[in-house]
Amino acid sequence: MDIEFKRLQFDFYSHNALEVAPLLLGKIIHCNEVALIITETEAYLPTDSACHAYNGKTERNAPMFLSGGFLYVYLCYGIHNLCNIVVDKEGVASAVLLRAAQVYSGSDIIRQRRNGSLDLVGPGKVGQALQLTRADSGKALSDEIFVTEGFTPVSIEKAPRVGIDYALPQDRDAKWRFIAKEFKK
DNA sequence: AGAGTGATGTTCT
DNA sequence: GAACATCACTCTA
Repeated sequence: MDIEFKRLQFDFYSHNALEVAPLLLGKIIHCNEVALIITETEAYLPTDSACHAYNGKTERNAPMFLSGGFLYVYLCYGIHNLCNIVVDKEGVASAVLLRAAQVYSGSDIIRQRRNGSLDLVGPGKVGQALQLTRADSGKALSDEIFVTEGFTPVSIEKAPRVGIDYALPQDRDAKWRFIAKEFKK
């Protein structure tokens, strides 16, 4: 458990969301005293009617237009803080949503934040475990919040994204959700 | 175990 | 004023 993982460089995030989203599986996000293994991600692209930035820049989605390696956090359904990592080049409104994770360290703290539960399948739960809020949106990854190498997925499943019925059919059906079920030792 | 639903508040029309 | 990249709980079986 005392393995030292190398921190990802900004270059890692500078590519298309469809490339970066699967690569984030098995990586470890360190934030607010806890560390989580990323197990499920979704890609959002500028040409994608499910993307918050599809209709142009607003105050909320402005971080998505930044260069890769920034955070985009927003409030969903009035309750949940959903955490995205901005990817691709500056001006390309693109991000990867963290949809599920496993606890790597800090389980006691996560239990406190999550009312005893360590289940982190669902983006609202991930945001709660990381204790990220809208106030963190637009921040760059830093010494406080960062992602390191981690584990290699045994396999990666693709599936349509969740909760985007409002999108055009071709975007709604695109398999831009990436899931890792187990990792190599 | 599956379906239904209230909570909760910002954002954009 | 409607919609929203959800969750946890209840109810019915």
